[in-house]
Amino acid sequence: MTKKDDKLLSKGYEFEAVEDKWLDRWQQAGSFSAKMEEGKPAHSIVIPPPNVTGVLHVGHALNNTLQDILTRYRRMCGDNTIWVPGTDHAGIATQNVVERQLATEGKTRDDLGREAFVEKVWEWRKEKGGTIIHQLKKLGASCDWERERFTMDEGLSDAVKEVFVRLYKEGLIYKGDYIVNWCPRCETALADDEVEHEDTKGKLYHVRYPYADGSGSLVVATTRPETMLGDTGIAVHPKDERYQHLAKIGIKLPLTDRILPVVFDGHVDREFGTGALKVTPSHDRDDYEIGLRHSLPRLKVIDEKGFMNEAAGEYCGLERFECRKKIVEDLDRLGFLEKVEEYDHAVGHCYRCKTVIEPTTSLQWFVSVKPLAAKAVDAVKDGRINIYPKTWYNTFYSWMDNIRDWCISRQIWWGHRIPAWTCDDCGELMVETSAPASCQKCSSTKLTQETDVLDTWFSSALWPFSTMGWPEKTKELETFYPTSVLITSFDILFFWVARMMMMGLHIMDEVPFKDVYLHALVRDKHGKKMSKSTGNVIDPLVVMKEYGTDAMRFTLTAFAAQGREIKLDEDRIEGYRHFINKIWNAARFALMHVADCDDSVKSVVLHPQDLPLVHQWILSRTAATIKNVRLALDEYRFNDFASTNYQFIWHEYCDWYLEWIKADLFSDNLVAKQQAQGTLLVVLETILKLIHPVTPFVSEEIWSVLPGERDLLVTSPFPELQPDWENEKVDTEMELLMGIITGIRNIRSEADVHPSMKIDVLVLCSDPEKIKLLQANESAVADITRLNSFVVSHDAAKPADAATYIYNDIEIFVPLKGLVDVQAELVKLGREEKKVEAKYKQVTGKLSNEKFLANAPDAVVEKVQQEKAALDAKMAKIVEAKERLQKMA
RNA sequence: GGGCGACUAGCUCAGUUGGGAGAGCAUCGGCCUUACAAGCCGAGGGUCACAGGUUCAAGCCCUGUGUCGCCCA
Repeated sequence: MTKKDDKLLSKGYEFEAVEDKWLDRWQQAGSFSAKMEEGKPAHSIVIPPPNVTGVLHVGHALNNTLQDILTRYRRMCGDNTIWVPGTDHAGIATQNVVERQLATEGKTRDDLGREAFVEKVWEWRKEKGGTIIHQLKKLGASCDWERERFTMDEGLSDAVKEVFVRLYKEGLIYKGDYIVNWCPRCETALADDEVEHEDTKGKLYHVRYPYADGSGSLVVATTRPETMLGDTGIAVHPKDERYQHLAKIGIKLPLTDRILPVVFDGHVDREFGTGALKVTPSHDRDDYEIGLRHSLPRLKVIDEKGFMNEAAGEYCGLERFECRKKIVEDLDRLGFLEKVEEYDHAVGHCYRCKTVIEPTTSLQWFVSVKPLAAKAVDAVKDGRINIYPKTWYNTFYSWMDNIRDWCISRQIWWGHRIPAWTCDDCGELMVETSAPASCQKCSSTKLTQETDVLDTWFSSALWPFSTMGWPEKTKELETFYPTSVLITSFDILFFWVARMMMMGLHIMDEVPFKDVYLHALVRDKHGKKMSKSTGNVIDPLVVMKEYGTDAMRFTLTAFAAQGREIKLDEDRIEGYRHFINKIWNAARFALMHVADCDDSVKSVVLHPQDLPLVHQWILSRTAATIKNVRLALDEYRFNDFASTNYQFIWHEYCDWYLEWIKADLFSDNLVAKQQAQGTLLVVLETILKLIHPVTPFVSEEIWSVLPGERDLLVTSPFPELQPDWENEKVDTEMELLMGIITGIRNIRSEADVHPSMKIDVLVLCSDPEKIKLLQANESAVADITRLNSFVVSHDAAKPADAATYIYNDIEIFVPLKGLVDVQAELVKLGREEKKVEAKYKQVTGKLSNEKFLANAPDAVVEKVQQEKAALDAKMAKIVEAKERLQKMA
């Protein structure tokens, strides 16, 4: 034994020893480095950058496994392949982390000041920010790690400034005082899609507002009574006859001296409550719009931290929910509270910290997205961008049609500071990529930079080209932009995917990616969302340690059917670990027989027609598998890719082929032996290549111990289509032989014949072709089923005391003196007869239907006719067998 | 309230222009047969949610109903 194949002596696959070794070797060999060779197709992917604060969860594991599969596949196909890794600076999340850390020292960010705080964040990122990148490497992700990017890198920051300035100068970025979503805990504005709406059991308070002249009153309903302090009007429907007379009177706001004007607005729902709506333009988005239409004043009563401000009068200083209680008490005490109802409604929460969002008016920066969105919609509509699975098209369009301007300024310190300066003297606003030396209007040198930073998603939106070196004109951009495909989870379709489309199309004048593949969220085995509080989180790092990385990758891939959520069960991971082990053992078996072979044995597959049937068959099945695997990957059907491999490797290669060729491998017949060795080796090599994209470690390990000089599997060519290997006739012939073998095994099992006991088999068949086939493969069949004798005949006498099995028009007899359980046989036949009868009824029904004969395609009619003939033959055998058994009974 | 999706074997699911109801796991029975007991062999199991319709033919296309889930307002 050479040192080489010692490794395969272990009885089971021990991934612990294998995985780190290959990660190192691939890295050393530069296997993942992007190549940019002339004349080759390009395949490029940019990673959805995980938060720099993140740790690998099972969603990342899925997302990156899928990207890795495509990248490894295209790399093996010989494309110029790049997979750009990196992280995003996650403005709010990262700032929160560092602030929490400061809090343990009893400090706040204000104690440090902006510069020192930002310095602190960079320190944190240096120490802790590499965690998830390290974890991605463990997963086997074949990113070009030397090209790792970070959204706060110098180059990417330049891109951000460049784009910001350009959009500003084009009038697509503006600054203005509008209503925004405000998180009182993070103390920053958020974009619309950063608000999560949760159904909440709340209360609907019906409050009586008196008419200003004391002539009556009306009732308004609100879920947020504390905002009444900011009411500046009452809105009713223009055609609502109940309130027409109020226009000249006005309404008195309870708890205050304020008189509210009544405005008439078509958007008011006459059916809801009393049809009268309190209007709080500064703390409600819809009210803000009404206020605009009717020039109502804006009155902010809640401050940045969520406390009532001076405008709230005696309620000033109360936290907003405390204030709500107090207001309700006071309203009740003074007789203004009409009634309180239980009420379910959606309440917005901060997607980072889950605090209830306070809509509020604020001076912020916005991107005017309508013109950008139109470009993105066009690109999707005319097919420059394809979305998989296509069920997302509708959602995409409807979101894009209703899109509102994007609030991009954040009142935090960690992020890209907005490149805008205001002149202290004349107030001129200047937006430039670098600080102007003096005011462009009054030449003053007293300039102050904007303190806000940009939404993290603003920099993420540039990711597909900023990572490739833009605004420089780089070879990477030329080779790899637009990228080939974006793979991400559907929940950031709008946060990120849509914005990349807008920015790519506007800035680069070209789509950022040709395909978008949206995968599902990974849930627990009951379909529940994984969460720490529920305690149902599956940690991929733990799974990888327990079952091996390949097993986890294969499981996730096998579950990744388009348009379905993924319910992950650890039992299934264990199941696929068995599959990995199966491959290992198949290879171990093969190696026992081919370890000493040299490359020339493989040449037998060049002329498959000269090989014995079983080799032709496995080559034909291999060809089919190559075709289906390639097709599945080309169409992002990852689950089909996995199951095609699984089915072929386990149930064709292992179950049938390896068992079948054992005799040849142990044979003294050198020709037969070499044919087996050569085919065995070729097919094993093909399997390793086919499976490599999903199970890189075990495949590379096995590959390395196969005989002959060989390069790394990771950069070996992917199997090409093999039309010469395809052979339908051979497939059919093997199907027949396998059917006969299954029949014999069935008899053994039903009659409780011990596996070591050799039996005699007689096969009766009237088709000379089939007889020839059976006779030609007599020894293989006899070997596999452990026979004493195997007789194939068209006219032999049927043995009296025999167990039978009917395979289509073929009868199998196993004479078993005294061992045949006649009653059991009859039951079995009865069952079979019922099935055949049912089928027969269907088939004859069709054939006696004139319309069917007239309308169905000829091929279908013919098929049904053949079916009928086969059923006839089978039925005849069954009836015969029953009669024979009944005589015995 | 609007939109989307799911409903197929005990469980999880596949089913790509309509023509055979399938897989994995689980279950039952038998086996340490010279790669693998993390294995091998055999077997049982379905009114394709329900009701209509189109068609020679429907798990698949159309309409409606029900249950569950997600998104948006």
